Amino acid sequence: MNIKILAEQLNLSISTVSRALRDSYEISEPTKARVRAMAKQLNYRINPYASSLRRHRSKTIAVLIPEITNNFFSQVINGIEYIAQEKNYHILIYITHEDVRKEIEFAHHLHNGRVDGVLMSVSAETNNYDHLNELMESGVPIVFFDRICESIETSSIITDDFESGFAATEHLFQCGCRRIGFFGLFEHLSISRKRYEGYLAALKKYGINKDDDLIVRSGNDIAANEAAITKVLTSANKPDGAFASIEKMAIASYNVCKRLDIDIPSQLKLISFSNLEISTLLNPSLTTITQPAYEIGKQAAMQLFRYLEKKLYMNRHEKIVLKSSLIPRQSTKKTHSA
Amino acid sequence: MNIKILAEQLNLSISTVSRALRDSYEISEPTKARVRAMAKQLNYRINPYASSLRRHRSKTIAVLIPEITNNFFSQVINGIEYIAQEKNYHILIYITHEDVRKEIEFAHHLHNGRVDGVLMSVSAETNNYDHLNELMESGVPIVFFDRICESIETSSIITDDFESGFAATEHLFQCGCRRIGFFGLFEHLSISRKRYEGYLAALKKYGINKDDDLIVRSGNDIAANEAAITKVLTSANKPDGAFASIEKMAIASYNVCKRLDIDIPSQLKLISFSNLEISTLLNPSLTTITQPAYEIGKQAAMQLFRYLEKKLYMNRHEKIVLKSSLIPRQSTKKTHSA
DNA sequence: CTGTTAGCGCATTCAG
DNA sequence: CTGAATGCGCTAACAG
Repeated sequence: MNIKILAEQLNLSISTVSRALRDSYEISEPTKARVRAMAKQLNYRINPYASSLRRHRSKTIAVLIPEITNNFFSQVINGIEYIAQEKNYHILIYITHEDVRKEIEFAHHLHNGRVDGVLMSVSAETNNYDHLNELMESGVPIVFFDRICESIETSSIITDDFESGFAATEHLFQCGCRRIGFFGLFEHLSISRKRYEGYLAALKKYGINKDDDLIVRSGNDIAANEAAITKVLTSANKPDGAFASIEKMAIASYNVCKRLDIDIPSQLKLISFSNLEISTLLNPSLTTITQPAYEIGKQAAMQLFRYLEKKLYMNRHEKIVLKSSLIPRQSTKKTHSA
Repeated sequence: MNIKILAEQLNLSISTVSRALRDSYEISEPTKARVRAMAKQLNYRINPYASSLRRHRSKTIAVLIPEITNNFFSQVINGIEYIAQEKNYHILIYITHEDVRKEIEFAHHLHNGRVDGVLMSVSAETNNYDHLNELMESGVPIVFFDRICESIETSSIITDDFESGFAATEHLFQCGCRRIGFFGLFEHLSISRKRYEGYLAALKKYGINKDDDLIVRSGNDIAANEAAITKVLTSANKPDGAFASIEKMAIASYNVCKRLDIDIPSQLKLISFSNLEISTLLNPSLTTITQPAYEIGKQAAMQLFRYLEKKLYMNRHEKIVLKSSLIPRQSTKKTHSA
């Protein structure tokens, strides 16, 4: 089944049929109707590979993320999918598992025209962005979300990381904490650095000195993370509050507290970044900061389509900053920066 | 940049280069090395669309799921991705949002050769499978997982739904419950029916009569689900235990209990299907049944590749049944059917 | 072991 | 408004 057979059945030329199918203005309405009817009857579908080969565009975008079993990223995908469906685009998923080598491999692969554009959040290990620069230079637009790459000149969607880091720390202070731990990712990630800077700013505002013994940086190894947290929580100068700036560390902290029989919140106040919608529901003693993940996905996809539709040229770029919400343990929702 | 330019640079014919790139046995090692070196130097990549057009295969599979912001499905995708990466395949994601019309639209679309095979879980609304039968007949193999379609003759990966439904209900009985509610999906879904049958069998074993007033079927509307659960939990003959056979209903039950100030587990014992790894961690009063989602994804993908690699013909099919785990509120893990 | 040739199915010039 | 002809980039007979 191909366009040739369809054209023969209709006693029309291939080109006429092709134009009719793409609803070209050059074709009369009756002809279009005939073509559509016959196409339907014969169950004809345009071959996407032939079409893409000819048109040099794939109607496909790639989504590159560090992990998928994470409510934040799956909500983002949901948002992306909403826009992609609207635009009749297809979504290819690539998961790096926080492995730079995989990220590089995917980036290199995508030079081949398989996708028209890329939406991504960089892996925690990544600190050299050559592979992404090359991809951009080869004409594939990239839009970053959340874990962005500041040295690459392109659009990105982020949340108010500094402000929410500040708000989280301030919240702990207002709950009476004076020794506040920070559990986060490596500082070369922009989100980590900014949340950390917010944390530092809040400490400063309330006249608390930073104590490096209360800082834990997450690696990929969960056991190692838990060991590092355990060390902090069992030290002589242990914290009375902690800010887990990524969900992975929140879960690790929770595990450690359980093992050490430390009660949250009476012995340790914990506040964490989390998009696990039901976490506060299941355990109201957790205070969380939630990012508008679905909206982030939508905005990122919309921005990418601006590039694809040439409404925005690749040498122009925009940073879009969305607001996170702080959900205190009373479960009353409020936007911290509203 | 294309294979022609590459061939010219090498003073070789296009076909020799093409063969060298695919590591054909017909090409000498030195030539292959030269080709690879030049390809690397010139940053050449095979155009996947030209290749797919010519070879009539896309090296791409589609994953069709009802929702993605759900730990079960995202873990499944993780498993699928693991196998796909091993096989150098690409993954297109389609989310039906439990909408049959979207499912039909996707299925029709995929007749066009965009993918070599499909992995899917049917939407809750689906009760006519023509669109899937047509897709199979057009030569695209489908492997179902979890929400399978029993009337289509193809392979599928499921869990021991009857047994886990039985175990869940028995667990409630052993905890002292005598009026046990069942909160599930529509019965036309095989997983729902089997879990329900397990529930009924357990009631029978312990001489408890089924009470239709304790049965709630979930729709897509969360508010309506919560209203139905509220009605049951506030009736004169309210249950002392409940089995939520899908996570959505577990969350709804939890919400309702909170609103009604019903304590779990002292006033209502709740057991639920859930792949939210940290749910028992966050709230040890929940007993959960966890499906091996990652393994389901891997098995499903492996089975699909058996079709794609012609190790299994499409008229042959296998049902693979994996075991779920019952995690009681003590958090001691055990496989209920081990 | 390598080259020549003929399409895969479609979109788009260009010519009417 | 429609048709003929060309080629997107690659693979696979077939031929040597």
